[in-house]
Amino acid sequence: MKRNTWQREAVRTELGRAEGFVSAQGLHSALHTSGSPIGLATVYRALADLALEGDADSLQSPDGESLYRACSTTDHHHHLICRNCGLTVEIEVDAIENWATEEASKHGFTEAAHVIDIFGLCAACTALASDRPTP
Amino acid sequence: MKRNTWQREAVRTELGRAEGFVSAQGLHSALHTSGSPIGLATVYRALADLALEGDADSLQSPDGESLYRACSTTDHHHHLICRNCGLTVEIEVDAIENWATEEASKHGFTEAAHVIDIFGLCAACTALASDRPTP
DNA sequence: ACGCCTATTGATAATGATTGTCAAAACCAT
DNA sequence: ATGGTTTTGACAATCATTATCAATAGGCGT
Repeated sequence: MKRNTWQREAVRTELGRAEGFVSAQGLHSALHTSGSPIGLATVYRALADLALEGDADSLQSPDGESLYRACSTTDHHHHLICRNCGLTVEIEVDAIENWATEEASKHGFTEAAHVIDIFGLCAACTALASDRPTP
Repeated sequence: MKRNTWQREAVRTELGRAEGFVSAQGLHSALHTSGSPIGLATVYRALADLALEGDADSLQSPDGESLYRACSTTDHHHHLICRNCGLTVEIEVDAIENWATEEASKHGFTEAAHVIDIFGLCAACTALASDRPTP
């Protein structure tokens, strides 16, 4: 049976408060900063559960970190993520969904799960980046 | 200056011999099995270099492992990967490329790097999977 | 409200992939 | 062959994540 604990709620709340995607570690330290003495392992478990239940999105950053984000809808969608500040824009394009499924079945594949995410620099971070000297 | 060593060649060769994507660790043990006393760190370095030069593709499995594959062309393309046997089909669709770039710039993003890969079960593995009892 | 049973927590150890370190070895131009 | 520098490789270090397991706390039946 699934029990209701304040830890689970804390993770859910903090995830909702976050702007974009957060790592488990990041969320844990954010909670600690807020005064929660929640354990790291618990954060990992809570996030895994949320992702399982469809209450959270999860994806992998190019560095191999797992990132999570509160998910309002169970709908399938993808993301445009700023690799500098973490700003996230949800994008939802049926054409792409269909393309992925078709491409898979065209080759006899089933249970296709596509990984479609775009990492980049958002407008603000692009402006900042142009300040750095060209090496 | 970049030097030519038999280790570098061994990695390149073994990568070409592999059917689909391989992990650095897997490639290392494959080489060891073949009698090569190559070091693990060297394999990582060689793979990173190959990916840098465009001679190898790299992507992340859903488990967070980095996978590599020999890449014949420098062209940008994506993959359809069987999550069971590792069979890989290269797919190349300009429409998707454009979509990704447009979607990014539409939101003011620059330096967009998209991650578009489809994991699934190939025809053969789908057949095998249907043998398992329905839980 | 109380107590019991069990799911959950959390500190820590374990894991597993990847990267850093640095002396020794190998490469290449001379 | 020699010198100078790159590359190697054994091992330690790191980092995120998972497993362990005793202690805790949730919630159902009473």
